Amino acid sequence: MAENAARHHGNRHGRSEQARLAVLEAADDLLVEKGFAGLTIEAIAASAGVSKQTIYRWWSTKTDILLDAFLQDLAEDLPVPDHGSLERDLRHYLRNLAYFLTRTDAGAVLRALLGHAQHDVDFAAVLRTRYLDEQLSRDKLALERAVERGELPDSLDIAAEVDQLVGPIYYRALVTGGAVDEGFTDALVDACLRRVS
Amino acid sequence: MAENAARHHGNRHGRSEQARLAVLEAADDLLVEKGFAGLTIEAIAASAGVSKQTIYRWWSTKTDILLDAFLQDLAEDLPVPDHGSLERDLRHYLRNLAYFLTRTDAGAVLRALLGHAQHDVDFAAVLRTRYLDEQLSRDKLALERAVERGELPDSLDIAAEVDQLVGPIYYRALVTGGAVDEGFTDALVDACLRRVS
Amino acid sequence: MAENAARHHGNRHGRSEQARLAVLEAADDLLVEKGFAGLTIEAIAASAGVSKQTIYRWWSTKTDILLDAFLQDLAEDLPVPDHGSLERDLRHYLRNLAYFLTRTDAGAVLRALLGHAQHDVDFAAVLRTRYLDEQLSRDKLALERAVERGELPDSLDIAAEVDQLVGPIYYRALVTGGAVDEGFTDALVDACLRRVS
Amino acid sequence: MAENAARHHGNRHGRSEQARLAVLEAADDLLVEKGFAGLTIEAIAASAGVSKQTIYRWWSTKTDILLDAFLQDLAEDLPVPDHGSLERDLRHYLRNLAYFLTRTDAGAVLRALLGHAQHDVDFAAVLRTRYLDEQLSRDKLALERAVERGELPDSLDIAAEVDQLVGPIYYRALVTGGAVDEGFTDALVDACLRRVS
DNA sequence: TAGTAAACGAGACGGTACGTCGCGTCTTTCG
DNA sequence: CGAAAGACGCGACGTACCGTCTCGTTTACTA
Repeated sequence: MAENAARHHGNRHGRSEQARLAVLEAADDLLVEKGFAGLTIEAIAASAGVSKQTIYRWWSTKTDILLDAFLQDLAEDLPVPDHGSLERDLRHYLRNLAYFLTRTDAGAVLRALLGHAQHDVDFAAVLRTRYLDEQLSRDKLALERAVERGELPDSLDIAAEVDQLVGPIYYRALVTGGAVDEGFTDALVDACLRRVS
Repeated sequence: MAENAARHHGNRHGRSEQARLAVLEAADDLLVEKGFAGLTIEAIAASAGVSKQTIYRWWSTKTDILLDAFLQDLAEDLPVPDHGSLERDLRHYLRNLAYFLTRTDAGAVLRALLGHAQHDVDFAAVLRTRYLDEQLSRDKLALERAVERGELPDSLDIAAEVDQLVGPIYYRALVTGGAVDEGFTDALVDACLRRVS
Repeated sequence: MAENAARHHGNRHGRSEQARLAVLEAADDLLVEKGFAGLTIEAIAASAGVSKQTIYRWWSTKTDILLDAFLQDLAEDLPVPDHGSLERDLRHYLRNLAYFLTRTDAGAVLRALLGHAQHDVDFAAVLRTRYLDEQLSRDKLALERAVERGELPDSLDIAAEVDQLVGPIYYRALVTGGAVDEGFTDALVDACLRRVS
Repeated sequence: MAENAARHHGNRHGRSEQARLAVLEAADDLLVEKGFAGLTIEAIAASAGVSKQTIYRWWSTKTDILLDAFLQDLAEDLPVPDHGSLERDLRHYLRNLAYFLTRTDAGAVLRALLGHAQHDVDFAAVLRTRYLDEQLSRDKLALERAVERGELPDSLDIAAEVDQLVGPIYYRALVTGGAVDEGFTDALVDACLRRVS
């Protein structure tokens, strides 16, 4: 089947899934291989075996492609654990987040996208809509569950707490480049628990 | 005599200070006017009344220029207040930092540079050497003074504390785009004081 | 239909004839206007309303363009008259040649190309292949016809005769800059006839 | 003396002969090594160990330098033999001229200069004044002597005869690139003698 | 069982900016 | 005061990608 499937050359109704996936994969590969600055739409097209026009038909910028590629890769997400214990949930979640941000390929792509968002406000908005908002919800989840369970008071400013939990992690990942180990994330959890209890 | 020196067109010993300053100023202006992506070396040269070759003689990339321009602008620095009181020092310092990062032109340039550092590890290293390290020292200063005064124990992990103090500020500025008001920074100080005392 | 075809912006099968002609015409015009040294590919592109890349796609140097332009202009050629009389043929042909070389725009382009060939052996070879060889055939034609008619012996060294006929004309045009009038060309014909008869 | 003379760095009284010769020699060498197009004033300065300004103080263009270099090399000139016999004089002279033009380094430089003169009328005038006029006198010499001796009539159009004698040689050297051997130059002499006698 | 229309590959096009090279000018310092 | 050194403004070079535009081809739905 795959053998004689040969090339796809158009379809009256709807786009070629084959082309779409080839582009996303090529974008990912080339980002790793050449870096963000060395990533060109022309190269993506060539490497994906796709014409430039096909890319421009469906995406408008290279960061648009990268965002799609990133979200595609994000199938294996950041599951928010639910141990019924705020401490264990947070500890587990922050460790995962730190690992994701600093150690995985997808994390590298996210850092690149956040970097680009610093000098493109339109893209910053898109990134928020398509990824960050959802991620923020996940960040809050452990605390929200604790409130529901009555473990924490309704009056808690969850947003502020989340910023103090994850902020230092992003700071090290994006700014100082310092290590983000379990000692560090556990300390963040400890500090949080002392604040809220 | 110095007055009618007119234009400087090169001499045997060293570069033209006039050209240097014109480039840095033009880079600053154009970054604000056109944004990072719209900032070209060609435009900087034209706007500074300087030839491209003169730029390439002294800088290698546009971020190189921007970093110089940023450091030049940083004369009016972030003075670290010394009230003799840890609380007042921190409260003051964080407010200044937040204002600098989110409200000033220099802060915008810094965010752009941090953004670029996300996809250029070489530049990230340069940025650290030429700016961030020094900034980190400033960040630590208030706590270090408190230790010297005996207000805080020697055993304090100052680096970790600093990350928890400034991390959330950078996080909001670089990632969520959320407001960084005095209520937020004061809460960070409160949390810090509770941790260390 | 052909009327409203409007602008051509590239297509799958080959180059834009419109762009090709615009380049050749612009090259011709600019050579006359600015001279050889003042002729730049950038100016040709601008004047032809064509991008530089389009020029570089099809030509490698400005002399390459000029040679094409010259050959294009050469539609109205140097017809070799055939009066059935060697004397009348030669007299007519040499007058035409002298006029062409010293008085016409195309002649000026040819002198420029010959000039460039003096310090570019590769181009000299190209010039021979694409123009001079054919021109040499034309130069020989009148004598060859006379041989065919039996007017001249088979043993005649036509190449040597041609060099003595046209050589002095090129010499004056290219080296001394002296006038090449009819008295001069007629004298060349007379001398030739005396030699061969 | 030569030992401790070291470098010359300015002179209160007139220009440096050392610099002048170094420039001319470097120009010659580089023309051979890199060709006319690859010959730059910057390279000449570097290769001669001379500053650009020194070159510009004394010459205006690179062809100006080359012309000086050419005339300097022309010490060993084209002596016009005087055997007391027109035939022997001409035969000898044309052979020398052909050899000079097509086989010597100085001939190559002359061809380059003639090439440049095709697209620079100002330089063409300079070349005539500083070299060609003198050369034309030499070309005429053998015939003039024959007239003086009474061997040829006063009424002879010497200029026209010279063009027919040397024209074909320049034509082959500059245009067709054909060989210019003794058979060819001797034939030219034969034809001339038949015309004038 | 054609026709037909969307999506495709290919790739030429007008552009913009790149980073480099050489030009000719200028200034400073040395001898 | 000539010469070395070398920075400067300038302009063209040739290249890389940009995003747009045909132009045939492939394919799956529709008539």
